[in-house]
Amino acid sequence: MLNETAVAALEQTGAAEPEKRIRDRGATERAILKAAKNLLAEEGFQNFGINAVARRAGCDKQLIYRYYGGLDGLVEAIGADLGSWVKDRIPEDTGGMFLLTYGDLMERLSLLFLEALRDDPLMRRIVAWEVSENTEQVRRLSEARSKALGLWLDRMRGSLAPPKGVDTAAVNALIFASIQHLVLAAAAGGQCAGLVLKNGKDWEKAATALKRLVRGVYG
Amino acid sequence: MLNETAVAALEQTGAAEPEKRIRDRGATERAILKAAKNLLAEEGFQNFGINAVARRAGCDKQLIYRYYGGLDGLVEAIGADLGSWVKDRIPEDTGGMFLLTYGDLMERLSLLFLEALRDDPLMRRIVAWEVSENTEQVRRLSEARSKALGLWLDRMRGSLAPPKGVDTAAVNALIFASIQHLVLAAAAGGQCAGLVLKNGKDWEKAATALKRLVRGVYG
DNA sequence: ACTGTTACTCACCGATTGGTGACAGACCGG
DNA sequence: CCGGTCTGTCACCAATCGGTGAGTAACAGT
Repeated sequence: MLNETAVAALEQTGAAEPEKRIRDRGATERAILKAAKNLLAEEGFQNFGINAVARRAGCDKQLIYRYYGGLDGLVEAIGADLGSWVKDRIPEDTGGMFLLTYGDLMERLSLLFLEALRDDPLMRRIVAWEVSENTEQVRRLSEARSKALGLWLDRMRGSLAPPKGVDTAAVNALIFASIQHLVLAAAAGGQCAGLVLKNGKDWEKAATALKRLVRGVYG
Repeated sequence: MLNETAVAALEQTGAAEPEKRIRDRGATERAILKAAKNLLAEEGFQNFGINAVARRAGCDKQLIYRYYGGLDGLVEAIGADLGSWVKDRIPEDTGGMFLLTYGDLMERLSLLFLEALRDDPLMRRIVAWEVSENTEQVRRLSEARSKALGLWLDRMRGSLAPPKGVDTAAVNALIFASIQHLVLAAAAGGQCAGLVLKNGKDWEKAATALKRLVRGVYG
């Protein structure tokens, strides 16, 4: 039997061996990072661990320790990689829109953020992780996300002056909080505070309500 | 040495033995439920398991299987116990307030809900659990919470007619979503979307913004 | 006082977790 | 060709997890 395995290894037919791990550190590092991101996006942070990542990446967990210094470093790498979120989420037709007032801007940003978060499972998991735990890992990841989001907002916002007499920081925090919780609750259970959110029609109603909310404070 | 322990047991001085477990099924059941609730409220759902609950309750985990049928039954018992949330959270001065419009009502409800959620760690953990997982346990708990919240809203709401032309279900879902996420994020990291939420002054600003948001849609 | 039921504890199981040290093979510079 | 470094694999560790079966001590009924 020892002979058989040796012969198989020498042959490298690849039929039984789906992917022969070649000797390429860069590729392995990328595979690990990709596996971690996918695992986090699909399974959530509950079963996110060294063993699970290594299993999905198809390599030994020892390599995660060697290349990323353990789970913490890997999470940090995910956070650093989160910067790519910004350039993927900038629509091209910003010039074609006429954002005359702060209300126009916030309405557009809210809807864009809603849509962006709705089809980005990784980002959703990170947000859910943020409100569930307070470890060093999460703190780093949260910081990276906040930074990426801030950068995104900067890119989207023109040079519109915010209205006076309104605590825009607090109001906007509430608006974005509502969007995040809505999307998270919908992704988890298909509804939020009794409001069913499954098909496109449900989401249209939510978007209309969101517009109304934004227009209510920002004219 | 065997003599020593025997003597100690007979003496029941209680100095070395903090709490001698007496033979009382009802008390034990209550101790388990209380331990589970406290554990969930303090530690979160991450380290919530049979062993941890039994450890905190100071009894053997076997009793949890016997009395509650495992963790699932225990979680269900927590959910059933959640009904007590309603009667604890109904202010006594409802008669003293004059809620003339739907806007008055929603403003008051929003602020009450914000305050209630802010000093109820167990409820916070459950909400965080809801948006993080989708197991049967969480689903049951979520249903119980939703029911309790609905009952609370019914008790608080008079017979005010909602305004026409507004999707109150969607708008209210957004409002409550914003409150929940704000409180959760604050409890986890002390801030929400860049808005620091630590001392009372911060929360006053948030409450003002919330009022403005509600008044914006409901006049 | 004997008996059976109830309340409770203990010891063990297999599986999985995070983590580490030792080893095998490919590659490269000398 | 040889020795060292780099990449990857494997075996093992203690700890913890959920779960179960067997055993013990206190009580109640007769």
